[in-house]
Amino acid sequence: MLAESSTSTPPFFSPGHRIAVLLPLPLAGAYDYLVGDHGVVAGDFVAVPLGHREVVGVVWGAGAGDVPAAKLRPVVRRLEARPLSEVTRAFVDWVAAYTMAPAGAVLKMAMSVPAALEPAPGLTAVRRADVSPVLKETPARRKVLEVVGWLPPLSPADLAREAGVGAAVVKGLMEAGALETVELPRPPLFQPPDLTLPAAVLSPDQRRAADALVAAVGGGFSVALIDGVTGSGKTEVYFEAIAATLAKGGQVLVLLPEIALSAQWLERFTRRFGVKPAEWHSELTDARRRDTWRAVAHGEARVVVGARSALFLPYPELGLIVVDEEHDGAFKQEEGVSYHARDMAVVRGRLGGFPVVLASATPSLETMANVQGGRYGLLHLPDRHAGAVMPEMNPVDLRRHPPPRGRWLSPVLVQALEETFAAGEQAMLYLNRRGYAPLTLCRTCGHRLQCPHCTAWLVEHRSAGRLICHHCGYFIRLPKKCPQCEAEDSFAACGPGVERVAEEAALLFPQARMAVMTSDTCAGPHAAAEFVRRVAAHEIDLLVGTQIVAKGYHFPMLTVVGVVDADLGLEGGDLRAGERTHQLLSQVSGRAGRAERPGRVFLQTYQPDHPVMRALCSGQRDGFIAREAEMRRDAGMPPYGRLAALILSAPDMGLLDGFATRLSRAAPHGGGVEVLGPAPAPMALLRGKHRRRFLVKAPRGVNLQTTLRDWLVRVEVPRGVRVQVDIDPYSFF
DNA sequence: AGCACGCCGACT
DNA sequence: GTCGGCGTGCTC
Repeated sequence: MLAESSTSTPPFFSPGHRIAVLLPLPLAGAYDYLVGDHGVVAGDFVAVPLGHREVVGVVWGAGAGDVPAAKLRPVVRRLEARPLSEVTRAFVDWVAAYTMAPAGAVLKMAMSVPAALEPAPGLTAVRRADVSPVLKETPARRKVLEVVGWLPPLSPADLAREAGVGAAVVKGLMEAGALETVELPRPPLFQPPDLTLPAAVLSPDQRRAADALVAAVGGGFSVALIDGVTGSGKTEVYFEAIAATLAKGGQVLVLLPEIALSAQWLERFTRRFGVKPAEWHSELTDARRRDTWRAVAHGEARVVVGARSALFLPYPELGLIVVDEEHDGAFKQEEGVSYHARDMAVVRGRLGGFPVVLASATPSLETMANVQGGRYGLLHLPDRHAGAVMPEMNPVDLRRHPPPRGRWLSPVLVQALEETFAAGEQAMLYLNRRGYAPLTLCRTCGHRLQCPHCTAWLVEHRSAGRLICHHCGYFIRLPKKCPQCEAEDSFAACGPGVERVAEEAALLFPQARMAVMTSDTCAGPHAAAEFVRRVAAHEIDLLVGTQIVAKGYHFPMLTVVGVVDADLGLEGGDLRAGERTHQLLSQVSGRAGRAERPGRVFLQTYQPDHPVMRALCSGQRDGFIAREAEMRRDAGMPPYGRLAALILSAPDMGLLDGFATRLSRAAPHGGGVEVLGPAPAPMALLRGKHRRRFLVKAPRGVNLQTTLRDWLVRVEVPRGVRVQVDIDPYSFF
């Protein structure tokens, strides 16, 4: 029924045969081994000897045979874990080929919890022993033995609680042999979603979109974009596709850009399906991670909501992937294996033969190009649901309405905030800059405090009493004397961060209850959930925050959003600067006035005529996207051309530049391929390593991977230099 | 990724 | 004379 629940039996390899085993290590390929005494199938997890240690890998297929037979060593054992499905294996191979990462490095992401491969130990419970030994009777012991007679086997702790005695009594009885232990199967961690609960009442537009998605479920691979403004009810629409997939026996994966901030999403899911989904993100404890991995592998977890790494869980029956906020840059992994989770979700859907749903209020140009090319379907949700109106957008020209010296809030915005608080409503100030001030310099000599390991200023975090490098985490206390001219107390903080904006707001509105929400003050889902609760309960009047506050929260009493620096992020000539700023600012604007109360948004800018500001203030999103798309097309840039970055890094700058020059001489040309560089990479010095970057631009028809591989084999990489390939790079800083 | 093997400084 | 620093190279 669902394509990924493949019924074909995987290839079997009998004892003595040569097989390829892929190890979760960055080796060039799979290694050959001999099957041991018991035979294995493709996908089996096996422990194999590697040098002096033992490593668990996955049977990838028949051995390649290019290694002398004398070198082959036998598989040590086959693990009990569910074999990795053929689709998952094909996915690992595909991602490796596309990202140019070793397949083992990709497999490692799919084997992120080694402990999950061992069978889950049962629960230890106790019951009355068949033969009761002679033992000293005490009232507590009598009580336990009485209770244990009419209860099912319980854990020792539960039995002690039921009997109202201490744990030592039960322990004593176990040692005396009056109680015996039994292994009970572990109760399931996740309950099946309740499909009998009523769906939300949908508007005609939502109904049409939901019907289209439901019709696609079970019908093989397809991709659909739900394009709808904040509050148009995208979630309710894809919930119906989830329900339909679950009804057909498929598992569902929902990817969110920031799972740590998903408290409200989880609440909505639980209301619709009666149970919590399995969560997958970096905050999970080891035990939770292990149990969740097993539950996914056994098909017990029917719905997983997670960050991009959830894409590599071992689903046996995946039947739908939803990528919410598909435009979000957080889906792009830049470290290690660099991949875009949205694009790889589409690949997994194609390999598994099931639908993929993308959702956004500000779709990426990539996705729009796919819609226009007819590759992705489009489901448009034009209106804010339940009659709420779009917020009123006000550009605030900082040249005409500047804040007082040393302040950052324009009188126009201050007045709006005053009105908001007077009306008993809530406001939000958005500035995508953590800390107090992004730059600290000496007033006497002009020296700027910089990170010794990175090309970056140290950012003052006044609340923490530190200057911190946002790239490597290096920090110092604010020095008394300037390290260059030794002048005392001569430092000046330049520019605002959220802490400084909060300080100004506290001065202007001493009566307002305020909270600062950034990744510093809000680490993990619990802290985020607590912020959300306090704002929703109106314990907060003014929320000051970074990008973190832009995500899909819904606060009915929040009616004013002030963007402190709308121009931030437009500088620097980044390919996606305009697109990204437009997405972020429209997302943060969507926080204003979602219930019956109309919202107002104030964009403080020095460039009110910039296309991004015009698009935001006039609501002409599609015109803006079309214009950006045209510029990209003219420049041969993604999504109309292909782009890859080659990052070279080394502690030794001379060695690095020598290698970069040699690479440059061997650079490919012709066929429309263009190589730019080498240039100092956006972070020319990062964590003590110098970095250089090449950009490779090619027309869509060119195989970038082949081009890059042919180039790289022509130049020997010196020891100590690292070469990283980033296909479809995102961040240029 | 680990882990051993290698070849040069401060200890019993 | 040895213990041990981490550079470099291999693992089917």
